[in-house]
Amino acid sequence: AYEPSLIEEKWAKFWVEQGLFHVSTPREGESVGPRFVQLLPPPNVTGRLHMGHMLNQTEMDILTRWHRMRGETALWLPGTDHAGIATQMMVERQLAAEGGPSRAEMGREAFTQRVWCWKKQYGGAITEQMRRLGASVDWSREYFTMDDRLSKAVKEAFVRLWEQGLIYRGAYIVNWDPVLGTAVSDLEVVHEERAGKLYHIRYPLADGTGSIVIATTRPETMLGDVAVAVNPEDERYKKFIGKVLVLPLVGRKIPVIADEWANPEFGTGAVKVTPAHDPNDFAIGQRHNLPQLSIMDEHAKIVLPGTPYDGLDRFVARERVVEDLRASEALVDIKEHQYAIGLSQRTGEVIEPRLSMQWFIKIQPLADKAIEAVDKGYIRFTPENYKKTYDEWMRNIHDWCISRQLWWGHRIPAWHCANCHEVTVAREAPEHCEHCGSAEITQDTDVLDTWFSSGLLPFTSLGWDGDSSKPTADLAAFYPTDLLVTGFDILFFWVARMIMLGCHFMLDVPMPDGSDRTLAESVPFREVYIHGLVRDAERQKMSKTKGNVIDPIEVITKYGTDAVRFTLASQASPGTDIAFSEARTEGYRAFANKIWNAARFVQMQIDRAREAGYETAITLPQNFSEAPLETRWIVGRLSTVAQDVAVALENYRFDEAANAVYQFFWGEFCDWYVELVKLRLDFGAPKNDAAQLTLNALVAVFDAALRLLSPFMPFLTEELWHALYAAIEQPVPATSIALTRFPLAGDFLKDDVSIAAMQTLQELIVTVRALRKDLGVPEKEFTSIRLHSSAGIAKLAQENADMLSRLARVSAVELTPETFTGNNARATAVFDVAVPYERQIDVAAERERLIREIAKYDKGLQAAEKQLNNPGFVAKAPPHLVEGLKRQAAETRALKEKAAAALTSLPPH
RNA sequence: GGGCGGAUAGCUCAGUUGGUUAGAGCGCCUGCCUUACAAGCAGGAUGUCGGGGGUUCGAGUCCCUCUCUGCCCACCA
Repeated sequence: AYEPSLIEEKWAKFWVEQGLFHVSTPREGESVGPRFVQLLPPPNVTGRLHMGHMLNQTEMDILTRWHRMRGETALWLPGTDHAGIATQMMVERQLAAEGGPSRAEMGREAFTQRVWCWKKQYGGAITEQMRRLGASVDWSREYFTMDDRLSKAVKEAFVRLWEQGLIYRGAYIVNWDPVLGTAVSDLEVVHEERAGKLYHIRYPLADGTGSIVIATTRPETMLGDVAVAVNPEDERYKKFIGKVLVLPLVGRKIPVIADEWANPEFGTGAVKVTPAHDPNDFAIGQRHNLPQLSIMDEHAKIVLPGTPYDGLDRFVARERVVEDLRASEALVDIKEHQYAIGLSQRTGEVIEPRLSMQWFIKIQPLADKAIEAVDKGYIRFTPENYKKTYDEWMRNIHDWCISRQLWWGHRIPAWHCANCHEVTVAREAPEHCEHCGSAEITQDTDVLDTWFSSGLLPFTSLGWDGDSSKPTADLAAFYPTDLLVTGFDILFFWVARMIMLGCHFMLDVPMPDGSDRTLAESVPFREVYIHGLVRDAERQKMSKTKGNVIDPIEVITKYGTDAVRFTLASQASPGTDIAFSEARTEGYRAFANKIWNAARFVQMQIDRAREAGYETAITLPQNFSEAPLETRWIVGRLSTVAQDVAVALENYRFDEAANAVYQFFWGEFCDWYVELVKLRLDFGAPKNDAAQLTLNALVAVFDAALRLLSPFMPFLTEELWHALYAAIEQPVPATSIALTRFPLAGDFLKDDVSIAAMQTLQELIVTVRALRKDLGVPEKEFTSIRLHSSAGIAKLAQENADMLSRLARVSAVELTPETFTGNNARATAVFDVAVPYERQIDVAAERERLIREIAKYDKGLQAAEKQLNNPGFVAKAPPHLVEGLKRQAAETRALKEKAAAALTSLPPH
């Protein structure tokens, strides 16, 4: 049996060592011709390969190999992402596990050194895993997002945006992760429905004439309240506007203000205003010029020296505040309240809206172009509905907070002046403040959001250097890339950002001929294919907590890469998730085994031929016009399948493509062609021309089949292809099957007459087999058949008696002019076939079978007649349909009558 | 609160712009070691296409509605 582990490693290594998938940079003026360029969604350098990667890379690889085999310049750019937060967390955990110094104790310099060490030592793990998948990427172009070259490009991009006024720095409310101690973007916050409480708290008027009750979900933030807002239209509160309240527990005097934001329907209609701890309150504060009072530090501990709350964690403080409010009778009520809470995607910690100094990208100008690019069809989404999702998001976009209070990442190229407190943004570390000339400047300590650098990849990976006078050679040749294949989970994180940044930066880079670049030519990719999620066999999302995660490397080890790739491909169609079950993979391992054994069969025939003195130095391609029927048939099928696969792949129907080659190879090549070929391969003396011709054809068809399969199963086909050429003692036409031509429909003779003839023979054979099975006749007692049919079919059957003999196991065909029925006969639309056989059969079973058959015909007949009796159908339906239905109804009627006759001829039970 | 998707055989899924009697793989049943392959060969069974209504000569496919079920987005205290 086939043992994938024995060959896969060998070829994976071979492909990399030979640099087989390397695409060189064209010289100036040199055309690359048709090209297919893809950027690999870079896995995190800390990552381990998961099923999502494998699906993504399998799809990309199938397409890349296919395009390459069509003679296109197929460039697939690999790389890894430095993944700021994830990597920093991982190394911190490692330090903790070792009992070493903490990050803070080490200091920035030593810590980042440590991360680099980690990266050098382990960072290649995921790309090593990729090699096992057979991903035909250009390894010579592998990048890491913190490489010097890319870091320089990131800096360049930042400085430009700054110069263009598209980056600003300011104190705003951001999503703060108190565990990591950094800001995160809106996208990095996940919302979760929680059962919480709505606290009603009474704030008395300073003049003692009354009070207002406010409602809040976060009572601890009252410590930072600076006002209470009511809706100006709210009759209940009109009289309070402008008055002063005394903040309970704190005693601070705060005004009652009127603001539209206060919703009379919600809570009590009065809302406390805490500008430093809530985005809405922040906005209110801006409108009313209120002070911003921060009451928490970067770990969400209360900072209010001299109060009992100082130093308390926010949740502890909440309880304490509620307790104290209750004691002072300010607490009016606590209501159950369902609300959505923001959690940090990374740590799961409750996000604290926090006022802090951050860097932002003014996103609207970028979004406008990104919207236009998709609107005008410069970028197309598959499935199409993602266009709408994209559009919705893009049209409701907020400025992007790009600064992170981390150490691992691209440090922001900005320097702060201790003297004038102005900022100097520069490509190279400046000596002096550009505003006051002071030398007392220090670099900003923040790093950039990881997605900022990955958003630049479509052009930075191709060597973009910010030069606005001409593109680099790679950019000129390979930008825009053709396709991006990715999961929907990073549609906004990554895809949308690439579109915005690509359209923005590349618009400034002229075309290779010096002309201005249009928006259509600035897009980072022309198409986006978004695939589904790989789920477990029960359709559950894979997750560590559920413990249902399938490790691709494990299943690869068990079943072989080709089988796993095929499993994924066979289920991959736009808009559908994949339920990954090992049972299915077992099936495709069997398929690989089938291919392996078919190759053994071919090999054996070549060996036999050689021993018998036949020609085995077979040259390819072969001409099939003189070949026997079955060869002309299989070659015609090859043509059709080649076409079907091409159409399927054009439309990202990996499932259809995979199923087409599977069905062809197993259901037609193995089940029929190989069996029929056995009839011809008689290498006796004197020399048998048919045998020679068939051997040549067998080799040629098998060669084509391997090429057809190779994008899906690169390892196995590579092995067998080399072995095939060795067997026929021919030099391989290329270093690898991956560099040969993919079969095209036009490569093969498509002889419709032979195809139809084969179909009839197949039908006859299947009918005879079923008849024998139904009758329960042992093979040796069933050696001849009677056939009633048209002269053409009769002739076909006689001419191909050897096929019938071999595949239907009957040696004699007796032709009869009469139609017949009976329990030893079967009827199809074009022939009746019977076996002269008198032994007692299972009458009851036969009766049941006939009744079922008649019922089936009846159902069909009724449906057909209903339509034919409908004047509307006859009048309005296309004539060919009406004719077809009439013909079919007649056939069905005839078949039904025969079955009915057979039923009455059954002996009574 | 907004938006998107799914419901077809026991399971996982296909089913083009509506068009003849709805398919595949796995599983299931039966018989076979037929010298490439038992990870195999041959044969077989299996569906009120989620419910209801509508458009049409014709609906799994288009429209409405209901039920169930995923997912994404969201600054209402």
